Amino acid sequence: MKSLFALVDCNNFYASCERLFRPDLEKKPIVVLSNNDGCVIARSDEAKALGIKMGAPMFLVEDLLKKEGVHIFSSNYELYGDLSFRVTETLRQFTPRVEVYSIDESFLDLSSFFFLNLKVYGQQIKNTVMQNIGLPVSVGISHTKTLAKLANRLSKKSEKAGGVLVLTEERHIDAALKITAVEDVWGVGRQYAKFFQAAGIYTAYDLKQAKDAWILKHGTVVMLRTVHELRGISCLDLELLPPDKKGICTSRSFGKPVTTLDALQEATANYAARCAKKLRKQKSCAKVLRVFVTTNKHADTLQYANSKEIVLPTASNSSLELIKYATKALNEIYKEGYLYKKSGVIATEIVPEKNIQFNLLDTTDHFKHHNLMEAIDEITQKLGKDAVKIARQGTNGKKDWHLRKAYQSPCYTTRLDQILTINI
DNA sequence: TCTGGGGTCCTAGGACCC
DNA sequence: TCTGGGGTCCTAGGACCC
Repeated sequence: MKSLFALVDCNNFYASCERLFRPDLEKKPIVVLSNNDGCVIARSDEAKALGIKMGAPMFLVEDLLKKEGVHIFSSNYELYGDLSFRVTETLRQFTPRVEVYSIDESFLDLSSFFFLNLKVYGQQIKNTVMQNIGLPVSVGISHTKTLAKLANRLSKKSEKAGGVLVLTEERHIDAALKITAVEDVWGVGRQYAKFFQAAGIYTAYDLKQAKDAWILKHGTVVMLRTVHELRGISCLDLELLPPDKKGICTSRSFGKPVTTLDALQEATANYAARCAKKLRKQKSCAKVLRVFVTTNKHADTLQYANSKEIVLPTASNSSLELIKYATKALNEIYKEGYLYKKSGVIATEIVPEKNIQFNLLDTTDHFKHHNLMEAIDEITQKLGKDAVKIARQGTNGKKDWHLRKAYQSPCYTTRLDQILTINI
């Protein structure tokens, strides 16, 4: 039986999420900015039509945005994460085999659905998500993930497809490959695209024709898989359960340059607490922490970047422990006299919570920590993530290191006060 | 004179993704 | 003034071992 995948992708996801609660912005240009309002990371169709590029730095396009009356939003991941979850739950009605690939994309395994009219099924998926959640999606269906991606991309471009494209027949697949530039193939990035073009490979169809030995000579097994997938040979299976992360990183650029150790400590403590929370979520602990700081590479100021790794006596996911060791590491690399732009905490050597090797010389009461963290997680789950904090994380007052979010929308779906506001 | 041929582990760096 | 933040996997090269 030939494999069959659907890729369901939310159109202009972040922009669509913002528009969902602002019906007055229908047909209006919208952009969503990255953390710190640094650059554009999502655009509505109308904003794309104005020539605003993905990743454009805000300071370069701000004038254009204002002149054109574009509606600007700082990113609101709490809102997007919640809507993403709702979309995924809706998709599970169509098959139990769903891989949540990213915040706005899911792969569905339709291998046992070959008897269905796939075009109709795809349209049902699209219509149901619109009806239940109010977000527009596109659906691409084909024999491999790479081809489903390609079908999805073309479904948005073709009037006739109307957001649903099925590529199961060889001649349709080849026609699609011929109108897809090689750099638009999933798995072909900038470097490979440049190399392929120099070798006379311009389209996905050209890449499909390349010889295996040639691909291996100039690329890796990863690229060979991509080429096989273009030929309809499925090499990438569905991942139903996300594998536990091997490294967990929390880092941010600061809203304003930070100079004092105190402010850096507060920021770093928050990132360490975030890492601890992510670890607890996947029921694992980290043995090693790395803390890094850096000044602003783009600024014409004195530069400094450094990092320090600390091995914990016992692998941990306690916010208290991670904050303690992160602070220790930070103190060792902090130097006075610099304008710091960013810091971060990376947790590695991650092991399941269940099989921690206890260290006889370690006097920390891990059982107590575990219970405390459970209590904190329960409270923050109910009352919001700022309801309880470790003292080192600081209070909620405006701090230099806090992200800049000049255009933030409310957390419409996850904050009690917001939900009440809507109902009144 | 001649300087093997497997392994493993680790790290840095590069490629890709959203 | 001002350019995001999180990941994954693979490869090459060095150290070390027998």
